[in-house]
Amino acid sequence: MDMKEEEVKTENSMAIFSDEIPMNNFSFSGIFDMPCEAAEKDPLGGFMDLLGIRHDHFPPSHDLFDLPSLTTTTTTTTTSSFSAAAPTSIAALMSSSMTMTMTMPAQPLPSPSPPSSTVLPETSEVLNTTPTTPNSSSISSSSNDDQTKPLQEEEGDADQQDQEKTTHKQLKPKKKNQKRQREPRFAFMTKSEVDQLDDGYRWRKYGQKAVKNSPYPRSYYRCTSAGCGVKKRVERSSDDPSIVVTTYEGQHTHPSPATPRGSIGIAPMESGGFVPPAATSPSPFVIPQLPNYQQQQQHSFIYSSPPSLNISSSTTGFSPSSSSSSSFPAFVQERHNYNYIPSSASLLRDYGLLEDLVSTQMRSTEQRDGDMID
DNA sequence: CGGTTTTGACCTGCGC
DNA sequence: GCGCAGGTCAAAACCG
Repeated sequence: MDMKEEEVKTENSMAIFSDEIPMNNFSFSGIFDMPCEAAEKDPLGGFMDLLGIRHDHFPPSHDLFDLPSLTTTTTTTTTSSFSAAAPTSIAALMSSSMTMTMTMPAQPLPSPSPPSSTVLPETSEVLNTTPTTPNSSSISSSSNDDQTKPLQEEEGDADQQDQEKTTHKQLKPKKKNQKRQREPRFAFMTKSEVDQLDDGYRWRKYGQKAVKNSPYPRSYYRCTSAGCGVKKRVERSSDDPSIVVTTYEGQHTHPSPATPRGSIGIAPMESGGFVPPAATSPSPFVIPQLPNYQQQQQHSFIYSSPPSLNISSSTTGFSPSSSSSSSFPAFVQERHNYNYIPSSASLLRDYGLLEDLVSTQMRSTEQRDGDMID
């Protein structure tokens, strides 16, 4: 269906910012992949969706930066290089979610990334090259997967041949020209002894692959909840085996089955977001599926976001023991020691997926903005 | 027995 | 076109 393809072309874009915020012993940066539409119309909105922040929990993005009621436990000096409102909003969001005061430069610093307004179309094309979602129709169908379903149904003939080629396996019909719409992504690094972090959701492992240039395999998980197509990938850093890189993709269409105290509850959002499972949550800020850590885990986060957004931050005196006004700090503070990762860039060399997602921004000079998500 | 993990095969995209 | 690497499928094995 051509229409579908066009939808993919026009509706997708990625917004990425790379942000490393060293905070005493806490490093945080990551990657987000967000729908173009959301990014353009309401960058923060999309971003918030991604983060699982409900719009109705928060003022419009352009107002965010002026949020006066943020609980400030730390003073953060932020040097930001970005353009347009989106980064600003995101920066505000970040500072807000981390309950830090962010000082923004009056003049945006020269950004290695083009302004978001010009980047978005590019990234949109790039994303358009992503493969078709290979979700099996036999399994759950997320909202995004629905997009590909009709296509799969229509291509019976051609795919029958493919299926016949396979022996007993019922391989899923796929349309060659159909580009897969990639779900919003959220990647972060954790310093942990265990690969599987408890983030409140239930995951089923559906695959494991060896990663090039890494002795550690990458595991693929899918949310076990029916109708939820959220996936996550977990791999261990080859450079530092103690670091686990977790990448979430998609949005939950359900509340967290288990929202233990301190864990992050995530619920579906329309554009790649995760929201608190219960409306009773007083806090609008929820970092998507950040794990409910277990003992002996030490974490550092690579926290990313939209491509056109490039924010570098430095923080002093950050104390993870912040207030309940922010889920993220709450999450951060949860009975864990966070090791500062001296240089995220140095850690981003051979992380396979992580490298795809993060390193380009971290390296900042390369112009693989579009590639990094793909 | 139902759910999860393992694992080899298969598919797809991309670079050469 | 080919090979590689990433991603997914699904049967079998495993586990509580």
